[in-house]
Amino acid sequence: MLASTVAQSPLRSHPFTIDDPAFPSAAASPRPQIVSFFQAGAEIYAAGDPASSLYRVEFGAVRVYRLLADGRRQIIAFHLAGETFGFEAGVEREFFAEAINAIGICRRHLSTVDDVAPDILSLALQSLRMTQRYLLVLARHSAFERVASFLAEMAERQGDLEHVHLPMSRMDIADHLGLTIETVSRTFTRLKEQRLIELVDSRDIRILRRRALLEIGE
Amino acid sequence: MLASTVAQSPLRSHPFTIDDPAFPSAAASPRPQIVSFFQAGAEIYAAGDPASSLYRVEFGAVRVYRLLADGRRQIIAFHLAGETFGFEAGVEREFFAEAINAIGICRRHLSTVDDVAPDILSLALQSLRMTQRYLLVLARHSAFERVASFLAEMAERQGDLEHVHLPMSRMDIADHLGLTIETVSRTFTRLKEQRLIELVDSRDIRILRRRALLEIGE
DNA sequence: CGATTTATTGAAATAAATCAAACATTGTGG
DNA sequence: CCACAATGTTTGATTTATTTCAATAAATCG
Repeated sequence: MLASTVAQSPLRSHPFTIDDPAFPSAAASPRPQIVSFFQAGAEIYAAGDPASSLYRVEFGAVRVYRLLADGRRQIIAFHLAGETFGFEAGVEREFFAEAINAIGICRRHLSTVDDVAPDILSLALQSLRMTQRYLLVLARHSAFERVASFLAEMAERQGDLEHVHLPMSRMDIADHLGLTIETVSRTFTRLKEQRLIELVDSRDIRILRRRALLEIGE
Repeated sequence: MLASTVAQSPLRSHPFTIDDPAFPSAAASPRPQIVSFFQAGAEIYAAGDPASSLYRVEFGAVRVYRLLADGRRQIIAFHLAGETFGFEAGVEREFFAEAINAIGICRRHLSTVDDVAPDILSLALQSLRMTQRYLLVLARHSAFERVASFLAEMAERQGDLEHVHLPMSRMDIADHLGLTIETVSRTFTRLKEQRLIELVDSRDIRILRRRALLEIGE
């Protein structure tokens, strides 16, 4: 029941920002949007920070996690381009957020409660639902089922149902699914042997039988 | 990785209600409160029902669960006297709620959004936090740790740190902690052997070393 | 009281973790 | 460009925790 200890501490980097109306998301918005860039491994926020902003991923991928007393790490969620993250239950952050690869994100300050209240509620509901869905996977599924549903979901979120690129390492996946890296790796191999997927390389996966994958993951 | 199938279908009972100002919770409230009574096993709401009310438990205990495609059951939460439940992400219920024993509950209608909005948000946040806490237990804890933290939490919620009464069966506990009834039972025995708890009877537990119990449950 | 459900215990099977090593990929400095 | 470290991934052998199957014991109910 032990898991990975976190190897490298996140870099405290100084992201640079742009305010470019030609940038798609900036142009689409009524107000100008500031995009911040972070390099792989950079910390976006840490547990204990005030939870005063939300973030939208413009490109790249983010992991949100918590550290346990014994050094184990639980990755609560991965966030891909187009997704908003940073919503938390309290005024202080309980989780850490890090760039998995080079990313660009838009910050949105939660200044006035009145201004954003309906928005916040809908985000809270969305977070709740995502968490409940994730709960189901962890509570009741085998390693095989967890990995299958993870891949199916990643494909869905990336918009390409046949090919998935995994920006995160096996260790990240393991810490998300409550497994070890060895089990994750063996499960990929099993999925490959059963002709459900193909490994282009370790991070690029071709989904051969999506239907079957979905059914395995419940 | 299989679990209990649900044996008995819940009773569709016809609860009777009172509106008694002498009833503690009714007296404390500015508006008169209606208390509904349900017998053990009675269904309070079902998946698919409109999620238009919240409930406060006056006495007794409630289980909230979902059923999986293969008949497995996941109990998301138990609710004891004084606690409010019934908050859901969507307009339709995803979960079932049942009386574990004889209960009394107060329903509160979520009629006008404006009226209760700040309230709803705080409940959403509370639900989110509870779910995240529960997530941690399921994702990263052994059977021993799960049962230990479950008992410690139940004691805390009942307000008596030395003695816990468990209104729910071993199967309920198993379906909540993602274990089998046999493992739950064996874990109680192990906790007893290690002099952390004592079994007055199978549903009444004396906590001998609370501190240790909490530390095991992280 | 007998009958049925609920809880405990035991033995065997299994899934996943752990320990250990090989293999692949990437980047670095010579 | 190669040798080589460093990192990430896969595979193998063994151990361990938990489930499954099976039986007994205890509690509850009519």
